[in-house]
Amino acid sequence: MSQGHMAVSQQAIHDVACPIRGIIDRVSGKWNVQIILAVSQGTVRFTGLERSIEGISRRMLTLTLRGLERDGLIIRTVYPTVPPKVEYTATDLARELYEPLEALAAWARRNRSAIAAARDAYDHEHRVIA
Amino acid sequence: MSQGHMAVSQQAIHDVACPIRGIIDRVSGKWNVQIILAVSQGTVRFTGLERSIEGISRRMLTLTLRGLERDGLIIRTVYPTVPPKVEYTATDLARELYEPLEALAAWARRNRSAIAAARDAYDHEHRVIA
DNA sequence: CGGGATCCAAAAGGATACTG
DNA sequence: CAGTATCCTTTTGGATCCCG
Repeated sequence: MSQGHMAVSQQAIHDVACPIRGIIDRVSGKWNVQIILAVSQGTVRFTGLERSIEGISRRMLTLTLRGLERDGLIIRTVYPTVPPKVEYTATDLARELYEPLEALAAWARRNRSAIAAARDAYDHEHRVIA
Repeated sequence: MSQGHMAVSQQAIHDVACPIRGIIDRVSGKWNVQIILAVSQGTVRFTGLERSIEGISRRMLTLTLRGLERDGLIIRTVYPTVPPKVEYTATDLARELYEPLEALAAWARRNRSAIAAARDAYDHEHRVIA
């Protein structure tokens, strides 16, 4: 995420050579995927997201939304009313991302128990002999 | 990653309800994807990975490999020779992950310039008025 | 060769309080 | 309603040295 007034981050340089890092940055971070998925379902408001995400803090919601907006994945529309109203919409860019992410999620769902089993086995084998 | 002798991490509890977090953990982290992709190409040795990944430290290579092994994505085979020889192979689980990851990478490649443009536009608009 | 152990810097994220 | 700002904790990751 690394917000702020970044001074030509070291990563940015490496990014050119390695597009993989780019994906990871946009998909990693605790909340990015969930928000992309949520916004892809249709237009949402800030509070709506805050409620649907569960566990997310105001701060992280804001930061993550800003990051996604910056990358051109979502559009933020402010209605200058009182109280304020802000809507978030997915861009085509984000919608193209939906399928790959869903494929990933499908993999996770299919293999959840296999992974859990692998973990148990590993942890059992590498047990700290107390 | 969160190695060690975890004491029923708070995340583990949430994981049950939210499989999304599971994917993210396995895909996030600076090196996971690159290593999964690399190992999916065929059996590799530690030093081979170290050279092909570029920028990775011994420590992170080890930690990431351990994490992937624990999740049942790779198999680690130690040949008790002198000097030692250790091979890493992708499991079927990991190979099933290859396509979704490639889809993601393809998206990144297709839209790299669009994202860069979005960033430039965003940064230009939200410039700090010095 | 393939690590482990230790220490340290940076980044991510949470809690809380305040605001137009 | 939709944020900011500030502070603080946790996680990540890199550097370095050691070892069978």
